[in-house]
Amino acid sequence: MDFSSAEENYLKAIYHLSETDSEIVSTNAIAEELNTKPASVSDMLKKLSSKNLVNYIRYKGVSLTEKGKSVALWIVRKHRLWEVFLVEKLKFNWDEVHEVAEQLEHIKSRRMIEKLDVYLNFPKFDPHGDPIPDKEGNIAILPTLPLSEVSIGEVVKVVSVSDSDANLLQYLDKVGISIGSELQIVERIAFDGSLEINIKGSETVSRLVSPQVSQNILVTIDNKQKKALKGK
Amino acid sequence: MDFSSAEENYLKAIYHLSETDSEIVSTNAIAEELNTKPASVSDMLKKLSSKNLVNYIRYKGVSLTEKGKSVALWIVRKHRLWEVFLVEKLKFNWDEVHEVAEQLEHIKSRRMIEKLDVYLNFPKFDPHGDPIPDKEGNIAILPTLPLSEVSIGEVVKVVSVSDSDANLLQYLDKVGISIGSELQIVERIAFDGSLEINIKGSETVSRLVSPQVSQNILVTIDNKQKKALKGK
DNA sequence: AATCGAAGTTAAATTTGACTGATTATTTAC
DNA sequence: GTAAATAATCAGTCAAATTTAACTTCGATT
Repeated sequence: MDFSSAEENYLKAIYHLSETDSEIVSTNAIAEELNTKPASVSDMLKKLSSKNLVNYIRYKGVSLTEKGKSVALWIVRKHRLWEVFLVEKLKFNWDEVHEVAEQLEHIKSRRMIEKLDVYLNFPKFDPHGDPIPDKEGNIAILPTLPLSEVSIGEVVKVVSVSDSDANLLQYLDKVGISIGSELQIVERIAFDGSLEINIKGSETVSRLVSPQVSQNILVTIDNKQKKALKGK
Repeated sequence: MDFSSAEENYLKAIYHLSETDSEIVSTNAIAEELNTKPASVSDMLKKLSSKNLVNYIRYKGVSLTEKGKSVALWIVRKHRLWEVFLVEKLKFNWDEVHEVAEQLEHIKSRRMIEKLDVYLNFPKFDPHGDPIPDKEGNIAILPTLPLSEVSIGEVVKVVSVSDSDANLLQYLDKVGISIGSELQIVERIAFDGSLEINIKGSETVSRLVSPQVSQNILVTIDNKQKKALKGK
């Protein structure tokens, strides 16, 4: 079955919101995510509900049905595979691909996406570190937390960053943070919540990053480091 | 300036029709090309005219302005570059790419298309032999004629075939005709206009092709052959 | 020059997705 | 437990692109 770009965008927005926040998503949250008005969202939710893509209770909120989730994951799969293509093959920078991928994700051709997947050699993550759902909609989830919530002294590895803010991505380029970078948290400034971190590269650099930045970087506790600690 | 997919499709249709037939295109011809109704065409022509994309005189017909032509050529450039990508990189067959390219041609990103052009190594022709307009809209035009109009005995080379009919392309695959194939016209059957041709490959094969087929294959008089004749 | 049929146009209605303004539910604060 | 604040919905419009049905215009023929 085929859906309009508008419908697909709503399903994707609901999916993203129910990932980051709670399972059940509010009308206003969707309106903000899509830069539209709550009244428009109400209209569309009625429509999606009649197509059994969402569970919608008036005034209470909305969640994806199995069917809705599988459509959303399919859009996400397409978006992220195209991002890999744009960066790896066409040599775009990672801060330039989101907008174009927003258009490409609505191209309808199952066959093309499977061929693209082969061509890209079955990537598991997009250029921002977000996992790519497989054909069946399975998605690798590793335990992560925002950099802003890591405790002092901990060593972590950058897993992913928000792909929708080009300014953030350009900033990270400039200070030398990329997917896979190892960071150590040195100090948390009480005044504004800034973090002092060491960025391990060819040489270790110390930086101060704002909460705005650290909230948008997802990290894992570094396993190698963990083992080393255990060994002691 | 940005145009809707509908506007772009109309401009492309007018462009194609004014190439194959005359400069000035009729409402009904456009309606047929786009599988829509003449009334819809009238409405759109008024709109395109107010945007200075076409010269439109009620009841008389329509032609592209310079501006309209350059938009049309840009869409054609995108369509044909994507077709090259789909065949060369993703390994689609030449009969499968038209539909998908019809969607991809509406993606908006000048930058992406120029990067795609680089990535594909500046192809001059798409998989069906149609020339790809360059950045400025210049397009290579070689003197061609439909196979159906070639005289008996002549040796010709296949330059291009219609990309919009998958059945034709599959048929050509089956009988071993591809872009660049050399054909010799043996006989024209008076009854239905069928042609008997020799297809030169690893071995030469004789075939009978219907007018439907021969009208959709564009060929050039073979140059090597011409020289050989001159030499005599 | 009157007319007939084909080609083309207008008018009115439909569909999709959005917006504005008014109204109704739900929560929160006291 | 009620009033104010917040959230969500409803009703009415709008714009784009289409369709159907009814009406013009053109031009070829008589």
